[in-house]
Amino acid sequence: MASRRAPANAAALLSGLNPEQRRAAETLDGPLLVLAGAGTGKTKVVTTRIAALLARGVPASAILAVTFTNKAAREMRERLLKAAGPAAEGVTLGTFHAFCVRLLREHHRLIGLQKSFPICDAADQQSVIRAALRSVSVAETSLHPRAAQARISLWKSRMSDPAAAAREGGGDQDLLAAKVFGAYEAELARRRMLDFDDLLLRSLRLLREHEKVRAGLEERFQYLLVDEYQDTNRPQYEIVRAIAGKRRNLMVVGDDDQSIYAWRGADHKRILDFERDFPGAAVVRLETNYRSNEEILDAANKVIRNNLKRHVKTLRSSRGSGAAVQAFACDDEEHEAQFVVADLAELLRSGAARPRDCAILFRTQTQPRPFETELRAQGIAVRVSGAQSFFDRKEIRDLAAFLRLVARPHDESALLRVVNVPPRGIGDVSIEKVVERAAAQGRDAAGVFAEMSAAGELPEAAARGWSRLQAALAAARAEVKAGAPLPQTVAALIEALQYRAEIERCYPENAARETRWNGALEILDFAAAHERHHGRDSSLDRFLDELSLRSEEGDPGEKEAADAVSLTTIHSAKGLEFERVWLVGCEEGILPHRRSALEGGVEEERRLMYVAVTRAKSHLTMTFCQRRALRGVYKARHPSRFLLELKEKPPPAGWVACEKENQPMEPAEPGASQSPMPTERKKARASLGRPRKARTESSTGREPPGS
DNA sequence: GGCTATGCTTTTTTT
DNA sequence: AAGCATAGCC
Repeated sequence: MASRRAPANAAALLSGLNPEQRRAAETLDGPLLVLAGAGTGKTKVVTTRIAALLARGVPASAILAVTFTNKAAREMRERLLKAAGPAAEGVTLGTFHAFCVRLLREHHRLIGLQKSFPICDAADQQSVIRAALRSVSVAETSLHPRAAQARISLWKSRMSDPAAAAREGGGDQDLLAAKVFGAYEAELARRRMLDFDDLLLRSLRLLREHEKVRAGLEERFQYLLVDEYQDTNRPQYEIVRAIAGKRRNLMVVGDDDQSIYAWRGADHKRILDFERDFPGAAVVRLETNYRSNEEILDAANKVIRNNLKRHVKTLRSSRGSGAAVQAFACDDEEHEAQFVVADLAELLRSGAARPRDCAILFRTQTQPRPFETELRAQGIAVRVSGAQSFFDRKEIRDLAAFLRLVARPHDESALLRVVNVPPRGIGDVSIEKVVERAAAQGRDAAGVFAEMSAAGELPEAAARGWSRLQAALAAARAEVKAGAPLPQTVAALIEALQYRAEIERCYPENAARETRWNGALEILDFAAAHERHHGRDSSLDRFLDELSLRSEEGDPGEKEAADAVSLTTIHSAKGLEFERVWLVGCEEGILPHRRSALEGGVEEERRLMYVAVTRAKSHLTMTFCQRRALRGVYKARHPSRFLLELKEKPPPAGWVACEKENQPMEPAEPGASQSPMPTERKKARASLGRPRKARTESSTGREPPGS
């Protein structure tokens, strides 16, 4: 393998690296696999290597780097600009999905797409699924739309089509789901939308069926880089391979212990197959951890060693001993939030930490609410990622739908969402009529609406409402065409649609009304930020893509978030690091999640725990609740088995996925070791709201916070 | 067609 | 608890 080395003028770049890191960063040509344990300086290697490429004279435009999450992309961009300076701005860096959207928009004609096809996001997907269920007469009770969606997405990420799905399907449920899959694809096609999986699949098809396009990309992108390679699914892998082509200048970075996306079709064995897929690949292992103190690393190792299916590696700490890892029992989720935020507030007050150094990590989207409330009550700046975020707020979704209609008059999902928002006389009956005819004739609903409205086939009120809506949209379209700034267009649209009145109608309470209205106005900030970011390159289409793909570039919270506490899922915290981490909800049923235990995915949950623990640099605090409100009812909860694994011994053999609600977690074999927690539980319950220290990993006599 | 009240379901993680 | 769909009234 001819591996040219970085030229001498890049030597300075490499000086801060250890020998392994350096070897990775200066192996510039040919396939390269970097097995990078958590906190081993992976991003540093990646950014240094790109800087080295630039120093060697490779144009920035010839470099493509892909990540999986927007957060990771943004982090990488920041670090890259720091390492390589403004020269790096021309590097193509983004998520797979963002890259694919751009590719498809550019070549839409070749594969028969409209130039501005709508992207079907999760909410749209629900409506498409529902329509699909209806069209094959499957009751939502026999196949839950959510379940169907998950199933279909997994099929697609494995590159199965409905026919293949039906063939391999074992049970009735599978056959049913396969049938719905077919209907779903048809409905998507009728709406001319692409869902997230399609973005990858169509891109791949484009590359396979149009050699010119593929060759063009191979020619342009001389150097490829894939972050978190263990999370790649099949279409992503194929896309990378197609672009890498014969040149094979492909660097992949990953860690099988951090594979947490199996549920969306990622196969972490792929990283172990890299050498087979790309013969002659150089392999570098990074095993020195620069991030966490020994106590944290020790906790991480104690958890992950319980996974049987893994490649054993040893992470050496370079930071030495520090604060002990702590775990606390809390009464309930409110108490948990108060406890963590009190701890946090004291640290911030005393100047021991800056907000940006702190993160609260959680497993599911139901968890962050009390924390957000408490943080805001204490006036602590917070950056929340997840379901309650900007993109998922009803107002934002409504306004986004209007904008989609401005750009794409035939976007049926958007139309159905807001055709009667605010109420303009277009009732369910009219909508039903239109949708039915549209489906029957294979046409789009907007066209049918216009036709029926003009032909007097709708109630007069509905027809009037329709033309008012169309007038508002047309005015906005004219503005866009005239090149008006995005925020101005949005503001005019809000005005024309009297959206403020709608909010006031929906939220009679003063406080809620203010919050909602302010929330709605944030889309103006988002639009402004978008224009700042993209300059003359900004367009409504791109803006909508960002909204759909939830790219956080120019997120309205960005400015304040520069110094805010992060409140984020473990999944989206991957790749990030914080001085202090509070990992909350360490309970059976949450982490590991109940569903995953049922489906035999406990090893993946353990990797999730591992990822969470290894985010912390100097302080790690874990909490769990004794009881928690589920569907409005308090249920007893039990500490996560992963907390127990932090004790010296692995869990007893026969330890089962517990969690039949309300049953205590017990080893399966009667008489095996008893649960180590009851004493602490009792103590905490007796303690009138002050958390008791449940356990301390290596006791340094540190006082529990807040006592 | 719009509004309100009542009942019913809900919980994985990301793009 | 809260959000969502349905039913029944204006």
